[in-house]
Amino acid sequence: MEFKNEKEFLKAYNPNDFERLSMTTDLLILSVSSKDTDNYRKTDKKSMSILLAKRDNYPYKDKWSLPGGFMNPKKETLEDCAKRVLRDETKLDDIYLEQLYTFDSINRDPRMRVVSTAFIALVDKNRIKKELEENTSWFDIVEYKEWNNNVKITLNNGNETIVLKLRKELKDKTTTRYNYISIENKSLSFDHDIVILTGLERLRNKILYTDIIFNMMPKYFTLSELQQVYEVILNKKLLDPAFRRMISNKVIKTERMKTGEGHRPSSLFRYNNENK
Amino acid sequence: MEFKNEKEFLKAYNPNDFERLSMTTDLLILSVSSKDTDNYRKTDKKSMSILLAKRDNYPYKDKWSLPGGFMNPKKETLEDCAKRVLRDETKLDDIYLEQLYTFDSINRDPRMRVVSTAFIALVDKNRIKKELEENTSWFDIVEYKEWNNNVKITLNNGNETIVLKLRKELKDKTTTRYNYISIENKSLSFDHDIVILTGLERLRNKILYTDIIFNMMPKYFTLSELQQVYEVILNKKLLDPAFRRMISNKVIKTERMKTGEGHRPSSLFRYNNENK
DNA sequence: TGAATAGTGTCTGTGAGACAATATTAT
DNA sequence: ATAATATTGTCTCACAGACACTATTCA
Repeated sequence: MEFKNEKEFLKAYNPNDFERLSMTTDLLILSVSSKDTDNYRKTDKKSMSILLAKRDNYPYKDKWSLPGGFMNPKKETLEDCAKRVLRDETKLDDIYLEQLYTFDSINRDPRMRVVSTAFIALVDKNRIKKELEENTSWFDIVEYKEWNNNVKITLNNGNETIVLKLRKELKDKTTTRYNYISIENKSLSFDHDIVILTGLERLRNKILYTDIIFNMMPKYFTLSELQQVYEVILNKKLLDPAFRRMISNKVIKTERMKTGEGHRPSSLFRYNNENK
Repeated sequence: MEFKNEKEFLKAYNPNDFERLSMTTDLLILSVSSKDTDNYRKTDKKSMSILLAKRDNYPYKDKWSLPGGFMNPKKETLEDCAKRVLRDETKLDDIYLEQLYTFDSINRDPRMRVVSTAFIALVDKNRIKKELEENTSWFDIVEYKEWNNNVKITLNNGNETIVLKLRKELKDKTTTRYNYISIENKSLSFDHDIVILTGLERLRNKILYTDIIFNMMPKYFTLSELQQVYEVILNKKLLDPAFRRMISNKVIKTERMKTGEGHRPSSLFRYNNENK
């Protein structure tokens, strides 16, 4: 069939002639939490935390999952959709959001073909004043172990423990891209274990060459606090002087001090967003 | 409505209850081309090239576009679909392929809502023996200029010239992520100017910390050739000694020489894929 | 022989890793 | 006074930028 022009073509065009599908977004909402230590002098122990929601519907009813939802193709972009989910979960609007990856293995959803674009959101947990939604909970990464190309991630929300085991397979010799294979995952829905690992690795890379970390920090923070967040993300200790040199251009010292910690007080800093 | 278990739920589930859409993949197929100089002694001038296809259907009939196609939701993943397109275009199967980004602004396709996941493919052009498909052509990047946050890209295939102008708007202060806004684009379909810019910037970043560039090289190459490819991607000159130090672990010297160039011959090298 | 590229030597400054020393608070 | 963290000083080594020099081919 031939058409005279684009207008004619579009008039005759019927979208339902083609096979179609649904899209969702999944949100990896990351923050950092502190756990008090018994010794009043010791600093709190920090860990990464992930916001999970318990599914109240099939499929995967009563399992934990990343917050997410179907995109409305008429009205929403994927990012709009992600923002909507984020607003529902956190009541906040100005949260760092980044497209992570589009996951689309054919049977990832038992209902039908669903392609999901995952987003990373970084929050300062303390900004979330109100109670979380029902069936929603922060899980701390209490263990993150990597050996050869195996990864074990243990999550805990105070009540429940979720253990994820994955294997990384190098995709090609010229980069460090991996296929992630789920080895053990009893508690998380869909392919969300893979989304989590993909996101954590992205974050770990990005804090080395961006200021992305400040999206997870409060306005005022001590350098030790900042260093701890770096350490928790990178999953390794950093040397103090090297760390301070590294961030010296990214932060501005303020007059404020943090006192009452049982040891020498520290200056409070804030992000210098005019750096480079 | 309540269900006893997941099996019951799935039985009653009708995918058509929800709004659905179509997905496509677009391929940014990149390679490097050489243009002879008049002086037999001078080395060839290299430039990046992009494979474009002239659309023979509405919408955007007779305009150039990135090769791409609709994904079959029943049978294909997005990557399968991209591989299929790539095979159609190049007759090759073992080509570097990487998911770039998912583009989904609501009106990017005049027919209906179409979400497209773009892929980057890197090829050594010389491997493509046969003639290209009809209406398909390599366009060289004959000009790439960036000032403030404006970018001008000029493409040429020997016959036609395509000029793209875009503006970059910083998305947030903590990273260097941009929104790309199309300023001038008379010849390319859809949002493909934005896909191209996104891909070129990704490539430029990635050659700094991966070996991805060797996907565009033939098996044997001289260091000058390799350096020229780096320079063309980075869009700047590199110093010889620094360059040679930088790649010294990535390549292995062979016995072969490249002679007959009107000047001192050079050793041929190959990629060392066991490096790190 | 000369034009052109191939390839190496080396100086210098910057910056990361490592370790040590000093400073200051709350109990 | 002491335990704990805060903060700074400094040595060393590796390495990137810069420039200059030598080597080798072929029309």
